[in-house]
Amino acid sequence: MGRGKIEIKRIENSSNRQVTYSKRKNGIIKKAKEITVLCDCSISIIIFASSGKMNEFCSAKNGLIGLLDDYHRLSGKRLWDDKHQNLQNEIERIKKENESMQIDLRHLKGEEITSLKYEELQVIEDGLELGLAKIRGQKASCTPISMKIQIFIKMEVYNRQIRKGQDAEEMTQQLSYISQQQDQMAAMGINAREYQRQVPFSFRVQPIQPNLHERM
Amino acid sequence: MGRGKIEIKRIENSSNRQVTYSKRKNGIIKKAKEITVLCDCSISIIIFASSGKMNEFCSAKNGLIGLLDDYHRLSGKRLWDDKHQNLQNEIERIKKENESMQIDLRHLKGEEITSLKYEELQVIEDGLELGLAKIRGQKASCTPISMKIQIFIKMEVYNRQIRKGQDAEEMTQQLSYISQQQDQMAAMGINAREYQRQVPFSFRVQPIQPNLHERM
DNA sequence: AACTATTTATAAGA
DNA sequence: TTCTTATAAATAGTT
Repeated sequence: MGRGKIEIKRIENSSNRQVTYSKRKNGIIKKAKEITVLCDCSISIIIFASSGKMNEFCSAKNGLIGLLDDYHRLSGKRLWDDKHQNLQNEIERIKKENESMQIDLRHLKGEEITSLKYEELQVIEDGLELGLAKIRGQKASCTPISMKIQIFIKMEVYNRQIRKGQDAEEMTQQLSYISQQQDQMAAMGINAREYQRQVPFSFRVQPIQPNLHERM
Repeated sequence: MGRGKIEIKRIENSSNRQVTYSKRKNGIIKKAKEITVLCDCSISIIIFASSGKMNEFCSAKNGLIGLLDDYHRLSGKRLWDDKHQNLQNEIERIKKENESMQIDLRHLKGEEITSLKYEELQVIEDGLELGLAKIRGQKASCTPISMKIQIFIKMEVYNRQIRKGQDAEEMTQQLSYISQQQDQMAAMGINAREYQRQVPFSFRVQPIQPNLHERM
């Protein structure tokens, strides 16, 4: 009914779909009101648009709850009890999942391990070592570029001072100062990717330069 | 729509009312099916005729129960009683707990860490190291008593052989054999506490004896 | 949100 | 009930 016949299949154009939804929804609810009056019946309509928005129409004097009570009686289905049972089951399921994760977490933290066998401890240890390796790898790739440069500088300073025969203790103090600066940068949480986004390419310092790693 | 226009008021003729009910009910359900397909929405219709007969239509994949769950969430109305509400809340709470544990576990396993900052990685690394230390400590205390004895024997053998000037390579082979035996015992999962429970006190071998650790 | 050419639903009759 | 059909109502495409 309209300017042209349409096929009953999903309307691809989003705004068309939205308009049609609104028109037809109103149409259906109008029909619902009419049948209620004409035929002395009660009706409940609940519609959810794909957007998630909901509309409802309920003619029953006692509202949706009363209507559902009737549904309950007449359909023989036990929406209520089934629902209750479903929730109970879900809680049971999630709680088990929860418990086992809880235990895994505690074990990884080294807690509640006194009753574990050597074999089980070994499995946990292997897991921890693997995780540690991954975390350290990520930490490395997350190191700000400037920190990488500093590492090269540190090595260069070290090499040159060695050549000059500088006193070892004095040199250690210098390196300790550089270390502190690295820690501060790390604490700022700057990672390499963010750093690159912030700095225009032409100004980026290339960390690897022949004269900086000649002794590596 | 029909041969003549009708007023929207109760149809007094009972059989007319019945016929109209049937026609219009089918009409509404047809429209409901159409809007579902056209507009990608879900809809539930429940009708009670004055005769008490009920008809329902529900397009939702998860049936009336699922649709009513959504209704519950979106309308804010409490169709279910407090008991259901409590269960619902509990599920919500546990699910959140679950999710955060899931994330922690993944992080400890070194998964999904690309978006983490250096600082956060450091926290995880510290946790892993602590866990690892504890696990290793437990592993040590979990070593079967007989293995502890073997360690003493191993050292004793080593010391005596050194004194005798035994060939180093030959000695290494002997120690390697002892190591293999230790691994096998570990694989059996025997831990110290169980071992002690199984063996009557009077037969327990005291692992620390003056002559075995004189050179430690 | 209104308009209107068409399609669709349906009231009455058979 | 079901079919038919004249007509009311809904609505698709357009403005």
